[in-house]
Amino acid sequence: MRRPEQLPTRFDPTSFEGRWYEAWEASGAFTPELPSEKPPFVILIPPPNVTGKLHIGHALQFTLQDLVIRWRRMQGYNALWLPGTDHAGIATQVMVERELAKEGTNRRELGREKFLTRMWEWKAQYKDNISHQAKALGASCDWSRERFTLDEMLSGAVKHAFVSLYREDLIYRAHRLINWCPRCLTALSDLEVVHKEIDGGMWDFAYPLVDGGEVVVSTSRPETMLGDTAVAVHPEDERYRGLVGKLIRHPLLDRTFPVIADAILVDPKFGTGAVKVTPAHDPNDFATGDRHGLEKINILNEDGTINANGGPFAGQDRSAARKAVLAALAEKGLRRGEKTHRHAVGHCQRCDTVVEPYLSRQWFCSVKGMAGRALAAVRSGEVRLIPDFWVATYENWLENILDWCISRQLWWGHRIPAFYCPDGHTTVSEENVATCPQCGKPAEQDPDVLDTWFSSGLWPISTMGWPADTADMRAFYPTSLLITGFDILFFWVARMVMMSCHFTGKAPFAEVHLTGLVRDARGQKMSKTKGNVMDPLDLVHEYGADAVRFTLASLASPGRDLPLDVKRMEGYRAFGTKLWNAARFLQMHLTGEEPPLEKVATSGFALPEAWILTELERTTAAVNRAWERYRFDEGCRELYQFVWNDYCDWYVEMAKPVLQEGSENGRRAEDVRAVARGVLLQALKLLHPVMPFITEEISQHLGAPELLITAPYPAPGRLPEDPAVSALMAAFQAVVQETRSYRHLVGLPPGTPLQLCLLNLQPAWRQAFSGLAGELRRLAGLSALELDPAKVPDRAIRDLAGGVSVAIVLPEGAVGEAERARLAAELEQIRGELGKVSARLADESFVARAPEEVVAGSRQRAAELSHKAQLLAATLGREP
RNA sequence: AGGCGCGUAGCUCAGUUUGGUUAGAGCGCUACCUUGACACGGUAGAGGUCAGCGGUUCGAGUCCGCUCGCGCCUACCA
Repeated sequence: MRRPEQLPTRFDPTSFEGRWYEAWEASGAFTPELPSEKPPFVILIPPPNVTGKLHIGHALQFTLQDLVIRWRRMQGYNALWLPGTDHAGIATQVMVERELAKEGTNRRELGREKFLTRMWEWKAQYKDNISHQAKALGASCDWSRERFTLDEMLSGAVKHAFVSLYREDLIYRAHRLINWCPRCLTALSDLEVVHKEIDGGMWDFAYPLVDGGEVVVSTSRPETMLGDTAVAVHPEDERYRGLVGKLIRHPLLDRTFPVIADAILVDPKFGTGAVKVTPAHDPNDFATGDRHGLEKINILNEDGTINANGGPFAGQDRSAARKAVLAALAEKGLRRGEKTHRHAVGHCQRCDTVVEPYLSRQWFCSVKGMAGRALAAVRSGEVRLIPDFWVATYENWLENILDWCISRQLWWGHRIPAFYCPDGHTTVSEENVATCPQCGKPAEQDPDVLDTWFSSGLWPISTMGWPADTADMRAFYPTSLLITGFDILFFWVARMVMMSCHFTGKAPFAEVHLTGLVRDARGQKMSKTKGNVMDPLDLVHEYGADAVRFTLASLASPGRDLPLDVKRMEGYRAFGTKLWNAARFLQMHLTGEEPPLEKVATSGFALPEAWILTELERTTAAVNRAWERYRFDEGCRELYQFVWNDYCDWYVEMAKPVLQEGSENGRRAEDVRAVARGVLLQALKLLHPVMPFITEEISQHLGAPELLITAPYPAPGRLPEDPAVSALMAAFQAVVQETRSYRHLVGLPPGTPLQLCLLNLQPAWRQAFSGLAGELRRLAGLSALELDPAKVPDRAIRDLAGGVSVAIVLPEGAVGEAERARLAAELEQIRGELGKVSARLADESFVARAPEEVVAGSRQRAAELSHKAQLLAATLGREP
């Protein structure tokens, strides 16, 4: 074996991260075999939008996906993590439009073609940013399969899906009330409207009847009265019985409209019991209009200004028109009151403009049937949501789903494959249509594009080459796991299930892990305006990718948001340093001839070796279990504790007498070296999915025979695990800690040698402890270890540590009043506890009903407490 | 208006599914220590009526009911 190079004294992640990423990529480990005998494990990336840089939420998702894919790859799965990006229609278009606005121009001035050129330039820049950031985090994606939603292959899938759904009558075109953004000048789906609670107004005004008299209505949107075509009352409302059928004269416009009776729209107990009806600008009123054959008068232009139907108000912006209408009503003496009213107002998700219900001709997708299949997929367990409390939310949304408006009046996206001729024929086709097949006249393609989520919904299949029967589709579909944010459960996850099931009959993934939101240290949402955003790349530069990853994985408790505190990241960087230094220490003492762990004898070890192997076995099992349950926090905690508390604090300290001083004392130096190295190497393997860079670096420096990225992941059941060893070591640790504790409590200078006596040891332990005398001396700082009870001086402090009776001989006069008081307090506490335990044991129903082992445990506890009380009492010179 | 989640040490969180007697971690805090892996370190320590009330049980942080706070999602109440 070539003796590996020494690790540098200073731990500097930047010195090796880039090098290892290149090595992994060059090794081909990121690309799965095809064909392969191995079982597949596939993760599809939630494609980041090409709107900008990655944020910390992406870093979280990348970390978790990479953790799982590395773990599965090491376990021997044919692992594929398919990367890609999303064109993100409206979101990206808004970004570029902002840029154009700064240049004093806009997309209409530029024209469709030039604008799209700008869009592609933007995309190229941000796509590069995104893959660069992913690589900096260590993401082991298969870049040879990288996809973009507007790629030719994926666009083909989108066209095919659209045409198929159209032929199945699941896509249709209709003139309906949709959500309209007057800033983006496009229709939006219901999901793209963000409802915000706003303190608005509620205004009452009177409509004069043609025959005299009036009816008072309330509204939160006074300007819509310009489009009113009825006032509705409840048919059984006595107050208005005589009014039904009468005509109202519009006070600001030259037209009349009727009072109607409608039991569905009107709640007689609400407000005045009379409702103004604006069929073109309110969904309820729209339905009412249909029921009563009312005229639907659109009063808005696309940009939110009032159109010619608004008479004298035409040309005014809707907010100005609101004030003007109120003023005009006041002038005519028709205002009847005003109050503040808290209600939800819809805003455009991308530009925050108030959205209007707007009458418009759009394409819709009928999703009820697909929703039923998507519900079944989750209910049957074909798709598992993690955490499972999301199931209720998922079901609730799908059960109440309405048809989906899929056309957008944007330019950046998949153009709708529908072609129209002047005679009004519509041809829907995957191929471009130049002449109408029905009348032969020239046909033109629909200028609109599809909702970006339409293509996202196809991501699981379009990335694999569907509708073609491709090798990828056969090998990797359906996929195994999706890790994404809960905020796109409806937008994306549900739609992928619906569309993938519809087209393939199979759900697109077996499991969906929904992550929480990354927040700042105080739990605040990160936002540019608050100035508390953290750039993942900055964090990688400052703390190293491994620390960023370990922090995010540790915080990822299921279903909870992640409060990200840089203090925590500092702590995990320190963990990396600890690992680094432990490895450096080891390197100083290794010969380079150490056999691998599996070659070392597995029995006949002294306590330290037997114990650390037992702990390693326990940790190996726990970590595998944690990853299986996607308990990233638990796995990280296990690893942290094993490395720091078990390996560094205890094992390395106990190895020092052998490694540094050559005092073997029943332990063979070559065993110690092999175990110390082998255990660390296995810990590095276990840790590799979370901290790929440092583990690879150290592992290679310790002469590992292969790259960790493709090394087999340690499985439980291969190392000896001995409960007797654990118990003995626990006792050993307790004795050491008790001794140290006394020295501190009494205020002796550190390192003051003490004499320790161990009394009444069972024979096996007596032998073990005498074998460990050197380790005990060193760790507890003893001048002498005495195992003969007869030689214990009377003045020794007696106590029970981990089940072992100890007597600690402190220097003459060291035990002052303060210490006596502390011991007395402890004695009181023990007596109190003993009282409780005894009472429980005296309770017949407890003894009769509690399981045997619980009762036995209580008995043992009582015995221990009573023994401890005796020892303390003896120390204090009192009766127990 | 419905639905979901949360409330555990100064701070941020595990533990609650499957009840078991002594509730854990990290950070912060206190004291001591620059000892040949590591001060991004070591050793020892302080710190908790598990939001509140009631119930079930031999036994409740854990199960049930109610109350109070906080957060989020869905929704066409004029």
